Amino acid sequence: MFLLLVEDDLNLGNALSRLLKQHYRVHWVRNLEAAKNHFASAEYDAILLDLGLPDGDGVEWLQSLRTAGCNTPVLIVSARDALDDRVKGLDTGADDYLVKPFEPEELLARIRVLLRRKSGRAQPRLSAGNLAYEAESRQFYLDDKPITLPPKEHQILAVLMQAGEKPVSRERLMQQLYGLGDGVDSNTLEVHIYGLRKMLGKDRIETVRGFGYRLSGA
Amino acid sequence: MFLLLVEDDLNLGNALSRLLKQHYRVHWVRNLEAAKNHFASAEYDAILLDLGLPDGDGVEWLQSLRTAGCNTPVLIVSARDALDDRVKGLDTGADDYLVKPFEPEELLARIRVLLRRKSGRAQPRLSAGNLAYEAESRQFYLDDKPITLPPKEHQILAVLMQAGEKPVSRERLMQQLYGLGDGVDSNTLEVHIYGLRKMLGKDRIETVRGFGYRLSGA
DNA sequence: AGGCTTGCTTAAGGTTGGCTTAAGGCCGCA
DNA sequence: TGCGGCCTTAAGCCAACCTTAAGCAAGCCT
Repeated sequence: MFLLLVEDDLNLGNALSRLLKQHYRVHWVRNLEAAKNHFASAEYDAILLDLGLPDGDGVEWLQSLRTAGCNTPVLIVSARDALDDRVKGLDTGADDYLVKPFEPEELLARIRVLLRRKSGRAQPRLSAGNLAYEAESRQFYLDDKPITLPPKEHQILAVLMQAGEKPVSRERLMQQLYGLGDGVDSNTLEVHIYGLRKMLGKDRIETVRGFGYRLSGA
Repeated sequence: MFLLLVEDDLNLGNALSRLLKQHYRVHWVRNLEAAKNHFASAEYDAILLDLGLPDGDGVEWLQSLRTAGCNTPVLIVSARDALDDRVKGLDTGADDYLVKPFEPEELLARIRVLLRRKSGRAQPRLSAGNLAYEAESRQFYLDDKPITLPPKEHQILAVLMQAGEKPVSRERLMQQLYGLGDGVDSNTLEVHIYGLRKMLGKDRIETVRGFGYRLSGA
């Protein structure tokens, strides 16, 4: 984890820098100019931004970052405690706003919140060979191209992908399609599987005779 | 946007509820029990959580939510101002911690931060192709020309834009329009969609059969 | 091998989800 | 009180989707 600390006050900067270094890698800069340079040349996981800087306003920089599409988490740390300042800072794109003086522990906790988001946000994306599934967006990809499937086939494939390489029983699949309601006595499942195979390629779904089906990774 | 407000104090709850309703759809509940029920039956975009509740501790509920893998943004709003409480709240999984009493404007700003992040860093201005939406002014633009939509269509389109390219389920949309009230058995949604398409162009809203709708970027 | 079972492949209805209209009711506003 | 938006209901229609059914291929037994 790598933080950029932008703080012009020598004492506070020193203290913060030392505090943060117990937990993260930190670059400390004392003006906007330096902040911009550092930011351009490294990838930070979060930025701690003071507002009253010698060579410009931190909020304006933040503004430009956001406009440029950068969404690195930013925590504003400022002595400006007016409501207006806080609201403006947050609305400009800051993720948090901490008013000086603050307790070190709280700063650390709030940094943890920002970093947690960043890492925990990874979209759960299942994949098997040239196939992938993004649960969040309900989207399948085949060779990285999004594909759409009819509802039933969609359900079936989702279950299979969830199971990874493990075989899934017919019952399980039927249940997925029709709920617990007594088993429909028909070959629908097979027909859907056929449809899937036609879409994905013949060998992506193996049949496990007498049991069910499984996805083959290769 | 849909918020769950968990606050047992009658006066404060009322005031907050009114405040928030100027900007979002809000459910206000007064204890954990009700919170759990509501949470199970609806999809909220964020939760405002008081800690001192009559039937248990809000932090514990938060804990269990996070353990269960839910990552709905949570803003703790509490009278407990001890450092320990704040750190514990944040470390348990809260995204922000606001100490009572607070300024309404700040609460709103912090809520905006949470919601902004949720939608993959939705700027104040969302856009998709020739379509744009300015959340602040509740204004849509088509080819950069401001357009006005009837209330229901406005809501639908707003939800779709928040979701970006992801499909949104019918249920989610119906909920947006009518709240939890048991499913209205009708085709209103489809009629509204039809209206939208007539306004925006036929292909801007794709239907995901058996599921819902999604905005198409191109 | 021969018979038996399980699963594959097709094409033809049947069903349903969603689209499109038009008409009626509600509400706010002049 | 009438007018104009807007929302809902209802009905007909189309296409996508699901199921059925029947014949065929491939495993699996004795």
